Amino acid sequence: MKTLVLQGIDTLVADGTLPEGLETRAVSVEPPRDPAHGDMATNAAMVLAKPARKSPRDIAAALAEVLAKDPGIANADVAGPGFLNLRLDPSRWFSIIPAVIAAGTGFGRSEMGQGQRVNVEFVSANPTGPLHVGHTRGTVFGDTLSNLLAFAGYDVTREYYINDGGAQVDVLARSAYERYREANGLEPEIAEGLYPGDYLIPVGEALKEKYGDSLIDQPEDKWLAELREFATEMMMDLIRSDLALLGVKMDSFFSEKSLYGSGRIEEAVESLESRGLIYNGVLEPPKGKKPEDWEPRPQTLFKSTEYGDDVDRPLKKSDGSWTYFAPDIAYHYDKIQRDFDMLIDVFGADHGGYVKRMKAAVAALSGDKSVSLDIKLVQLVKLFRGGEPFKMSKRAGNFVTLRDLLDQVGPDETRFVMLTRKNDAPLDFDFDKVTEKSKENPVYYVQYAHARACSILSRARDENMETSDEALAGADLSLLGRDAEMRLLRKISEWPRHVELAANHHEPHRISFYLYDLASEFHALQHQGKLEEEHRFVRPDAPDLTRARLALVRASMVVISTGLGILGVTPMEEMR
RNA sequence: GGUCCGUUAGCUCAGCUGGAUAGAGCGCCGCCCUCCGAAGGCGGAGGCCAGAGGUUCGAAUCCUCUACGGACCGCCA
Repeated sequence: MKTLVLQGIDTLVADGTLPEGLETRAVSVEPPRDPAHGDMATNAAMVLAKPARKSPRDIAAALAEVLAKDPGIANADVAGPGFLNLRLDPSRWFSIIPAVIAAGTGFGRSEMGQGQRVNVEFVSANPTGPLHVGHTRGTVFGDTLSNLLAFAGYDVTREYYINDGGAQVDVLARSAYERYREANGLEPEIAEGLYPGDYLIPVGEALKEKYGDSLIDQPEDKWLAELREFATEMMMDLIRSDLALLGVKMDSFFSEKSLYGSGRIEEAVESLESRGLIYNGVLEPPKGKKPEDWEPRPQTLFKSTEYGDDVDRPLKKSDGSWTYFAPDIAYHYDKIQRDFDMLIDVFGADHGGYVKRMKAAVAALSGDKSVSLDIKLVQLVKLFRGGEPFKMSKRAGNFVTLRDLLDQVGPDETRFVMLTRKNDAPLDFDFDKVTEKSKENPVYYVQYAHARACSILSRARDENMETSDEALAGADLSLLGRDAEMRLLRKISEWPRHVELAANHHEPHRISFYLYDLASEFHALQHQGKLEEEHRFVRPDAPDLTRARLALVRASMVVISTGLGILGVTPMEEMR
């Protein structure tokens, strides 16, 4: 459609109506908000008016004349300050239905990504226990974004960064050791600061199986390293199975620990050093507050301010060991070297202060390749139960694991609801509302539309009508044309556009909102059949009309099911 | 002191890389089932898009400042 408009502009340039060399990038061709304005509208005349030194309405009129000659365009009207409203020939609209049916769940797939390699890092929870609700949103977001990008033609790798290098893994090992003692009939001493969770009991038992009682009363240095590894392995198995419950499968797990002692961190830091971005210095104390124990200490610093950060960031602690930032730099350096074109990190909003420095590091390390890094911050989920805030605390032991959540809510509802907000807006998650089966609950609303469509097709089969895709694709669609039908058709045709917008912005929630709108048009159309019998989809007395309507139903169903597929939600065929 | 995010209907939120009269759900007021699934549909009331400047033919959208809310700001990951 846009190319048609651009061609029209070229024609006008050729015949001298418009000067040459105009910038047409700002020209947009979009469906107008108000359908009364036509099927498509372009701002071309207004954008071009100034450089062409002509009045927008004159340009629009000339363009209208050219475009009206195209057989696909029924008419072109100039409106308002210079909008050009185009009404398409109905046949052009109808042609989308057989296209959808033929493409099936491939409809809307885009080549936008051109096979570019994208690494999406998400979850990356510490390997010290099961996933809890706090991890859910980022997990769903990352996985859905990955689905979306794959659908838009990117080559996607889902990656989990295992934080198995830090002090929290020592804590894990010590906690596991107590459970190991417990398995050997001793009283565990879960000291303050250790992980008290029951999920470590099986780890203790597995340790007994492996080591018997040989580690009892041994000093820590005899077992710490081994238990770190052992317990981390078991925790990652646990996490993998938690992810599977949500339908998430990572392509790759990257161990932080593997960076230590391999020279990889040093290599990354040297790369920065060779660009003159490393120095030894003393940071200013943070302003506005007065830390009591502040004293200036020299540290190894990364000049992230050269890339837009506010202050330079330390790579080494004052005792000479690495800060957490150093291995993270090495990790991203590794991703760059693995030849990704685009990196996406999904973090919790509390990591906001981390964004600039990481972008600075990636910008510095990627050099000429200029690998892009997008960091998506996912805001908190506030839990509610029956409208009341639901507080949880690790201390009281009442924090909700992902597994607990899925016992009560189910993966489909969880995934959909987690995507009903922009990632950077907080989300209210009410245990009771998400399982409610009503219009208030978008999951059911969309599912219901799909189930209804299934039901209509099966109803048609009861009337001995053919509902195969082949039969429907051959329907005489010119029998359609009612307002509600055209609205639904228009919505269906918007699907590929929404896919590209969502993929471009890295905003999977747009898919949920689109599906809600689509379902809404479908319900509205369906309802007309309730009011007037002649508007029913299935009309045994009018087989050709029925076939055309069923084709529309089928196309709606295909798009809903495709969209739900991207969200990782199973479309339901019935909802009893 | 600084950074990031947010501020749109009574409430919870969408709003397309600037477009025409700013949308949806809930709540409120009405209406619609002798069933193609009411788990639904239709209508009504309800807006200074936080405020002030700026850019533009045109701003909820872009820029600057201000106010308010949240997150973060050296050795914890």
